[in-house]
Amino acid sequence: MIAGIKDIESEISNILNEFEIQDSVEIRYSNIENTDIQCNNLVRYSNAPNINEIKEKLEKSLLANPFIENIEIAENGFINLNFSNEYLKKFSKNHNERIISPKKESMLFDYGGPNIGKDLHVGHIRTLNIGRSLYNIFKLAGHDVISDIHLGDWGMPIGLILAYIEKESIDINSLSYIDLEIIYPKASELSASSKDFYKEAQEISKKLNSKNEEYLSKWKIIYNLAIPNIKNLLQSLNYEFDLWRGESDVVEEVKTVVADAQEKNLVVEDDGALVSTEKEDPPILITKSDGSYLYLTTDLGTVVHREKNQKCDKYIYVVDSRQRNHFEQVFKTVKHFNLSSSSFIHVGFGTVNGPDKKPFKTRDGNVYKLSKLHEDIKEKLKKYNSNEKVLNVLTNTVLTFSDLLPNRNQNYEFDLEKFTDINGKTGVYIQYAQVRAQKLLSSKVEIIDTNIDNEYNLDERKLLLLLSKFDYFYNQSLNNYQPHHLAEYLYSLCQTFNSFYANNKIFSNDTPDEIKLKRIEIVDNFYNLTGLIFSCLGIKLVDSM
RNA sequence: GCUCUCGUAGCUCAAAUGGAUAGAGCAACAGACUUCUAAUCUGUAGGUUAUAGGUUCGAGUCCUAUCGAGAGCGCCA
Repeated sequence: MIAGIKDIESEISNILNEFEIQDSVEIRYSNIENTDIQCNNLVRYSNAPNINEIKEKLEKSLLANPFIENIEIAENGFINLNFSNEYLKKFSKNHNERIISPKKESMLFDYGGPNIGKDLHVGHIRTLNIGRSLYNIFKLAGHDVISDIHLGDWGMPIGLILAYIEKESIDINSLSYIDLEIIYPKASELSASSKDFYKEAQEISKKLNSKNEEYLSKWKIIYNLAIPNIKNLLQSLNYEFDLWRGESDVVEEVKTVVADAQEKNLVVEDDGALVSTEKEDPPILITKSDGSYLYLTTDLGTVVHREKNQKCDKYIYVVDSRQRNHFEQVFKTVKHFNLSSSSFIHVGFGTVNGPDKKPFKTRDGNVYKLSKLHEDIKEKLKKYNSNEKVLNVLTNTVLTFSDLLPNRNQNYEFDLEKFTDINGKTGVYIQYAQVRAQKLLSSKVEIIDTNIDNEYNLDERKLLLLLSKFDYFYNQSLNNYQPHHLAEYLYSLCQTFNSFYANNKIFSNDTPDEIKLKRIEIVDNFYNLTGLIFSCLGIKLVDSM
């Protein structure tokens, strides 16, 4: 995973082989001060009788490598190495050329998942940010990626809305989007207290499934009311999708999935409901006792629909961890019903918590809307810039960077005050650092001497070394579906750059031309890589602050 | 009750899937501005990685138990 060290690894491996030590040699970055990389394979053999001979041979051979400038083998067998300037110069740039995957795959990213009638709220930012980031990361590696927002535009929620409209005799044609937002929570609440109302909603939902024209046209009205609003909001937040499919697109597939399973005896009846024949505890429920469909059924239909329309090698679902069991059931059933031979991955994540350490509620109607959060962040950022365009990018940066920084497996606390500060691990800080770099690169200077100085001071070397580590963090994010590795790395890059910036003046009169050239190249490398990581995370650059 | 996820500095979070002395950011304290924007930078202090065992050259990471937190447990999505 470390760029450009394969030769060094095989060199060590060869030498160890000569002494009849057969290990798969691995070099890793070192935490030890003044050591760049280390190899631990020799540790287990530190008591071997010919250890001194091995050490001698290793030292001699490794020092001849142009990428290595210093070698030290500790008493206990750790092989500590330092990179040469040649290595640092070469691997601190052109990163995007090195991360192309040798095996190209097609992948569908299912994320976002907004529901009709329910406004996007704070709880949606993780699926949006993580989904978009993974999409960008895999795209950068050369994979064929496609994103699908997977709208919640069918089933019981729609039944509830339509039942409520009917019950309250609301004129559906004069309905506005704002009315819709009010209706859903009320309908949801009513369904919990009134069994009759719940049954009515269920009936409507069933009729929709059998293409009842009256309800279908009402559904369409609601759909057309909701979708443009969702699109506008997401666009302003810089989220884009290749596909805007929803549950309503797979109604036919859901029916055929169930029918086929029945025909192949993959389901059995239980209290009127259909249950998968797979031995599971609890059993996997395919249809309700009244014959209507469930969340799981819809997801199975979606798989069939995708297999038919945009078959992929991998399907990646970015949905919160509470639905882990659900996806286990979906994926098992996909295999059991033989719906697809592709691989299915659930990328889960924890909740976004408020200051009270509790997640923002989604169904009590009293939610923190995403649009409101955007406004609140923007308000805080006004002290940094008054330009509306810059302010919007900055706001989206905070909304994304703060969210991608923690490991997705854990819950985290959203602290508005903290996240909008320029001091600290924040979106504002990283934007400020790259703006500084931009400014330096745009400065027009007369440089006469064209020699580049190839010796590096401590600040320069530290930055170059960190720049060369991109491949590692990129692969961590890619292999584990965890963007936070890149987010953390980006911050440390910016921090190291700011330190370099403060201690190494480029355009001062007592800086010789060859040093100016060298430093401008370093700044250029920093700026290019920063831009690359920004795009991986789904963040746009501001050009001033 | 069963099953997952997790417990790291006062607070918010990292840590290569087993490597040497566990790192950042806030907050606290002490410094650096006639500056390529100090909107920044540099120090100091802060830890028995929930607890107790185990596995081995080596454990925050793996195994067992206990305590504590959050989540999920057929007819919502």
